[in-house]
Formats: sequence, C-alpha cells, structure tokens
Amino acid sequence: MPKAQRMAQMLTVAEEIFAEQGYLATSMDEIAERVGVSKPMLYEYFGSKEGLLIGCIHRARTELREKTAAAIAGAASPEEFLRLGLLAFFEFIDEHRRSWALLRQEAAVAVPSAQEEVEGIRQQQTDMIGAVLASFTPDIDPLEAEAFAEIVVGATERLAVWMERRPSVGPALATDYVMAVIWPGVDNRLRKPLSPARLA
Amino acid sequence: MPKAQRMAQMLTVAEEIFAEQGYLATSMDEIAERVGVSKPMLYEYFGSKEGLLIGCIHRARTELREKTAAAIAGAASPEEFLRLGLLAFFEFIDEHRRSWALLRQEAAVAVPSAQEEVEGIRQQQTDMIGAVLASFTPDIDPLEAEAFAEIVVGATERLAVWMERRPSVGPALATDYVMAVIWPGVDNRLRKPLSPARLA
DNA sequence: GCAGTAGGTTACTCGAAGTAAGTTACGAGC
DNA sequence: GCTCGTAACTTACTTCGAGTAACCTACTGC
Repeated sequence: MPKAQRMAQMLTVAEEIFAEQGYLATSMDEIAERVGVSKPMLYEYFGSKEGLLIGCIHRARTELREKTAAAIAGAASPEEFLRLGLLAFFEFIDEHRRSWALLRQEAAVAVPSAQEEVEGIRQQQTDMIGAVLASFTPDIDPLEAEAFAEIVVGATERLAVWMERRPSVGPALATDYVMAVIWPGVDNRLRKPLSPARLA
Repeated sequence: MPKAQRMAQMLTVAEEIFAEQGYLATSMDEIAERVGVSKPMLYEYFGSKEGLLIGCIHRARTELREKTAAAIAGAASPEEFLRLGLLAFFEFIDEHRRSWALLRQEAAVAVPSAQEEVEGIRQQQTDMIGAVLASFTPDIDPLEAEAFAEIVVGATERLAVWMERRPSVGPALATDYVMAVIWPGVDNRLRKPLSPARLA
C-alpha cells in the first residue's frame, strides 16, 4: 500500500483506539496489529507514539478549519458570524463524538508538543472570534478582545463536552445556549468598550 | 516520619515534579528520590502512579472548595454570589500557578479515574452556579440551568489558563472580564427563561 | 525483655516504547 | 527477461519504568 494511503489508515485506526481506551492505555503493538502492519511501520511514518497522536489532532484541526471557514463565509453581522462559527464547531464535534474527547483531553496530558497542536485548534477559534470583534469594533482594547475570545472559546469547548453527555442536545440547541449567555455581553461591549481605567 | 505527614510531603513533591515535567515524563523513582524514600513507599500510600496524581488533584480540590465556600458565604444577590465565587477561583489559581496547569491538563489525559477527580472540581463549580440560578429563579428549566453553568465554568477555566500567560492580568480583572461577558446573558435569562418550545 | 506493628528497603518481574538489521515486492532502465 | 534501486515491510532485539514480593528494623505498649 502506498505511503499516503497507509498513513491515513493509521491515523484513522489510531484515532479510534485512542478514543476507545485512552492514549496511555493504548500500545503501539495494538495499533499496528489492528492496522495489519508491524510496529516499526508506525515509527517509520510518525516517529513516536506522541507523533502519531499529534498526527491525529492535526488532521482533525485541518478539517475543522476548513468546515468553519466555509460556514462563516457569507456572514453579514457579527452576531451571524459568531452563530455560524459556533454551529460549525458543534456540528464538527457531533460528527466526531468518539475522537473528540480524546483529542482534546488526552492530548493535553500526554505531550507538550501535542499540547501545542491542541492550542493551535484553540488559536484558530480565538482568531475567528478576535476577527469578529476587531472588524466590527476596530478601537476595542486588544487585551479585552483577547479575553472575550478566550471566554467564548472556553464556554464553547465546555458545552461541547457537555453536549456529548446529553444525547437530547444537538448542535443547534447548544449554539442557542451559548449565544443566549454570551451574546448580550459581547454585543454590549462592541458598542461600548471597557474603559482603559479598569485595566490597572 | 508518621504516615499522614509523609503522605502530605509526597503530595507536595509529586505536585511540583508533575507540574514541572508533566505526568508522563515523570518516573516514580524520581519522585521517591526527591522525597528521600524508596519507591514502594509511594505504592504503599497511593497504590499507583495514577493514585498519586489523583491524590494531588483531590487535595487541590478540597482546598478550592473550602476557599470558595468561605468567599461566597455573605453574598446577597446572584450577581454578587457569582462574582465572589469567580474571584475566589481566580485567586486560587493565581496562588497555585505551577501546579494548576498540570493538574487540569495532565490529569485529563492520564487516567479515567483522574478524569473523575477533575470532573469533581468542575462539578463543584457547576453546582455553585446551578445554585445561583435555581435559588433565584426556581422555575428555570433544569437542562438550561445546567448548560448555563457549564458555559460559565468553561469560560472561567479557559480564562484562568489565559491569565497565566498574561502576567498583567490578575484575579480581579479576570473576574471583571468574565462578568462583563457572562452576566448580561445570565441576568437576562434569570428574568425570562428560554421557552420550552426551543427545547426540541 | 518481648510481641506486634508502622515504616522502610533491596531486588526482582513484566510490559511497552523504541531500534537495528535484514527481507520482499516491484517498477525503471538496459 | 534480467538486474538495480528503493519503497514497504518484518523479526528480534534493548531499555526503561511501573508495579511487587520478600525481607528488615526500630519503637511502643505490656
């Protein structure tokens, strides 16, 4: 089997097993066996167990970026922008229920470099939020814009985890909830930024 | 050295080394050496590497609960309740900069049971938020109350991580930011809950 | 002064990450 | 239609760290 195809297959299998059992509880031999190949092949293509994990995260990250970019393309107002972005995110999570928890949770513990990949995902999201704030309110305090973006990302991420435990809650309702809590405050600040005096 | 004292010492050392190097990169031999004791003693008192990690998290959790409970004791309004709770949380994080990141991040990856301990911390927080919502608006939809609590916890947690990277941002300002984004939306819903129609 | 137990150690096993060295399949060029 | 080179792959290790078995020691109550 050609390299690219084999790598993709390895990522798929690894993502599944990692998600099932957790990163620590999974051995490279087990992944190799389920792929139908020997362990050194995994090392040939991904360098280490950590490298394999990073590969999984990276692929998910790329996919998420593409879907989000497509979703927000036609947004006209900051509210619509944010809503479409959140919805794309929750839909992505919904489709990847299995691997999601692992990739976020497990990755963080495992390795510093995996942590960077996960931070990369968050960076994409905070950048998106930052873009909303900055494009519609150019004179907003940068630190405050950053804080707001982090808050929105944190809220969204947490609700995504919660959504998994609540089968009755789908992407649309999750988006509604986040918007209901977040939007009044954000909208408020878009019109009237915090005064610099508070930034002691 | 008596057992209780030795255990406390082990937790302190473990927390420090885990935070420095990460859970995976730390060996039990190393912890044992730095404690000045042999490895089987760690197993005697904590059962496993995972057990040791859980011990660290559990101790932090207990301390956080006590501090938070003390802080919110005298709150009169839901807003003050929430603000004092958030402030107590951010102050706790600020005092535990080193171990904080590890305990949250690493624990998640490492072990299912450590995950439970971390979830316990979050549960404390969501319970607190839930209490605010329920006590001041008894007829709020339980699912919605849960979602709101998760959103607040997620936002807070993420901002705590961000605060660590921004030395100029202290607990007070972090609290301000979270309240600025979160409060208008929560206040809004306290007065006028989401209609059941949306809970399709 | 002896028994029992709390607190401790040395010296192992075992499983999993990572590696060295070698093997097979297969297409390109003659 | 044979052979050279390389891509894809394997077997058989080494190494390191989690966890354990078996044994030791010193103190405290009687």
